[in-house]
Amino acid sequence: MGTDTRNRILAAAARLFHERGFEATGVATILREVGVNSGSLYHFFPSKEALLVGVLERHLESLHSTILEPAAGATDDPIERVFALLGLYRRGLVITDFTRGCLIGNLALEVGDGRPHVRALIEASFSVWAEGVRSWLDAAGDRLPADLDRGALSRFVLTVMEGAVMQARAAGSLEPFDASVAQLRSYMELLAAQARLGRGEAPAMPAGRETVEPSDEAPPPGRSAWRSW
Amino acid sequence: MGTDTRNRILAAAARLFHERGFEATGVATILREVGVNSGSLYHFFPSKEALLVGVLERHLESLHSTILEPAAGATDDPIERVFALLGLYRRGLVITDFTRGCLIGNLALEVGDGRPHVRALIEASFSVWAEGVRSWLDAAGDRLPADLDRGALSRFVLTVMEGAVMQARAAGSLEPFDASVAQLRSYMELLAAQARLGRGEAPAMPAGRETVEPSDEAPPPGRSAWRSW
DNA sequence: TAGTTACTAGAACGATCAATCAATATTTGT
DNA sequence: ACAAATATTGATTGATCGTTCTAGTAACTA
Repeated sequence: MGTDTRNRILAAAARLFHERGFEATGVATILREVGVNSGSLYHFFPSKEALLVGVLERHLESLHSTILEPAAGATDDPIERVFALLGLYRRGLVITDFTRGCLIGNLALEVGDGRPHVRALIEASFSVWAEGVRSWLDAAGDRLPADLDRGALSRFVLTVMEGAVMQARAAGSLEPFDASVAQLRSYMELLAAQARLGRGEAPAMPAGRETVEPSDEAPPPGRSAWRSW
Repeated sequence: MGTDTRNRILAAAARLFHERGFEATGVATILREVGVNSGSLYHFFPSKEALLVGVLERHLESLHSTILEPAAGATDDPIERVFALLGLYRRGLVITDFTRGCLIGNLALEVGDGRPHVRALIEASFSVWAEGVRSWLDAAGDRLPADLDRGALSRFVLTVMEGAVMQARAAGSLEPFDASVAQLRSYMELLAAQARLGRGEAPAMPAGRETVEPSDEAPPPGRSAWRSW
């Protein structure tokens, strides 16, 4: 069935683009991986760039089901969902031995200007991702300061994730990732303390940053295979 | 003189790798740009990858003089030096019309495993960069909490810079960059407030995050041309 | 001045690149 | 069962890839 071939091409292309990058992945490699000939690929996609667009559209469509919903399913606490989301990327780094990171982040830095259609899809993925985080921040209600710009903070979470993944890959270690996430947690705890102060509650600041080490290995439930983000 | 040719090759390669990426830059393009033949290039560099190593070594050597010292020269306030540093990258985004971002960040995501020599140089650049920030944080003395992990915070500043540059490039806009930097400023102000509290001073929390807009255009002095970071 | 080294010119190499196309097979609709 | 649409094959295209090689020039050493 044609649709099946198309999907297999998209899946292989997504994995290879993720792992090696767009330029470094040859069409021949994709064809070999899928076990199909060039005519088939060019029947569905008029060019390699169109294939990239297909990969990004597919990623955008599945962002909720493969990333945001799993993170939301990990806990009911809206703020902890943010860190569950970061935990997904952390696990991805471990499972892939730091070879992939974030597909969208990789492509964002690889495809510069030119290819405006591609860049628009990358930005769209970023927006959907951040909007998901924003919905959790909104759900946190008065646990965060009333005057906090929740949109900006959700974008900041994305900023931290991408920067942390980048450093972890460069170092081949979780240490920079965990350190960055710990800083983000510290920030959000300070915001929560500020919110309590604003509500006239106990003025206690959170205790010192005791660097909560994430439970290494044996990640929570849902040990699903590493997917495409 | 041979050294001059070598330098011109390195300069052109650095700019092209920065702008288009390593894989997307052909050796022929570099040769055309420098106005030299392949024999010259391969006289100095045994391979394209060795040329990349040369670019990274050169970048690492000049990190202090081209980035850290200019940021330190912008202000005497150690904490403001952090934001002056971020301002340099902000200006770079504008000057290059979002076509480059951070060379090291770009390469960090492009060259995965394999090429361990390259990855080590990337990590070295990250370390030097963060160490520079850490020296400023140390100089801030008791304006930051005594128990703060200044090494982790300096890494966090790098995390925020890289993530913010990535989003700005994807969006083709300074907005995500400015928003992320504003969040970082908010975090550091909360840390400063916590430090004051720890010293038994006025318990006042910083005012609401009024989103200080950075002075657009007309950047401070030293309008040096956009270099290689 | 002869010899050696450092550097550059430029053609050429095989490999791989993305992409094309006519021919063939398969599925679908009637 | 037949025709039309869809899907796939696989050889082939010209361009470009990184790299090699020989020849030759320039600069320093003895």
